[in-house]
Amino acid sequence: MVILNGINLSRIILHIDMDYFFAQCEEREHPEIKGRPVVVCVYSGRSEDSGAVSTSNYEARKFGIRAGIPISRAKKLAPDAVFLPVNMELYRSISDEVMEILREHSDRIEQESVDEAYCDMTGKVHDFDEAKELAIRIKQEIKNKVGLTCSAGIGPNKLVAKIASDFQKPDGLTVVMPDEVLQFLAPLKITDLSGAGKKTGERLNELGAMTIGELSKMSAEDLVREFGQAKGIWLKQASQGIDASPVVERTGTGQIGRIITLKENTNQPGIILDAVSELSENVHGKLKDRELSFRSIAFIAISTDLKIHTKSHLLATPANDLDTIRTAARRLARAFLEENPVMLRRVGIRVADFVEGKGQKTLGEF
DNA sequence: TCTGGGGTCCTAGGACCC
DNA sequence: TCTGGGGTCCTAGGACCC
Repeated sequence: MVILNGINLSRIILHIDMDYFFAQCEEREHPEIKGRPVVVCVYSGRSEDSGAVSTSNYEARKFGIRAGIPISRAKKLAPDAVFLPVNMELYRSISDEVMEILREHSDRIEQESVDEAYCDMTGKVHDFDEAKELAIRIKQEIKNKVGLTCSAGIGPNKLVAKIASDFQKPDGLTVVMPDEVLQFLAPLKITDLSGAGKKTGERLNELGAMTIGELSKMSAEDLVREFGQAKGIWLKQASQGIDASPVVERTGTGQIGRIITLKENTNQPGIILDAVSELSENVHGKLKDRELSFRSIAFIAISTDLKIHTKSHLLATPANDLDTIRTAARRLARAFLEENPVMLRRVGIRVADFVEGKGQKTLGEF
């Protein structure tokens, strides 16, 4: 075992990524739809088919139906597909079944989202061959007990394991040994790095780097100048497959929010404030479930050009009661509307900066 | 042709304090 | 009239992820 500055450099990390998760959950619940194109949708409620595709199964992807496209377009591409609304409760409970299995076979797991997790296997296996055997058993156990397939990636850190799990899908398994990392990454697109998205990819392409291998030849100085300290250094290291971040069990959530699409674009304070009051009740409900108090609250406005605006406020003392949320949110919304003469498409509110427990009522602030 | 909803993390500028 | 440098907190916005 090689340890540097308290970081174990010879780790074995497994990344598990459930295949087309929401749609696969629906297939499990409704076996009769298996084999047909399945499209899980977020309906905005604006008109019958307004909204976007959340997840589609592989049969639907053959028609060009991918996450993010409008539902109306998906219906034109495959009118006979099965269209279902998102059922988050179902996916969360199935997710819990999967995570329990992962936890049994790992030193530690880090659940990254409802359908993904990193597992630190360093203490469970001696080498990458044993890790591969264990990953095969875990995949089989998930298939037997939960009834779902997943794709797995094994590497010396989270960054490599994540890319590996994406390498072969669905139902894939990819192992990248430490001495294979550089040649594995070199030909891949820069946006295959989780953390380098569309904008970063475009800027790097303009600077002449199309692949991760080409990115790795750029100097850290140039990258820092272009992207700032944290991101510049990260890009340089990521391109070389370097990632010391540990697998850490995630505790709690950092923010709770709710955002909706308005029935019609509007700048009418009455309509927007009514929506804000409803959102406040919803967020208050989520907050109560988790027994949290917050200090920071924000009004979120998405204008018709899809630009995201925020107006936020920090309470002097933490709170969690509906009155405080609603009063603060409505005040922020009113102030935003006075300052910004824009038409809004969607509105939301978000609370953050949590402290455990009940907090105090702080209506006196307003 | 039309674009959902839930999050995380980082940056930059101004206020304020010592 | 001129007045340094550093740190922290707060707010707004941007990029990214599933």
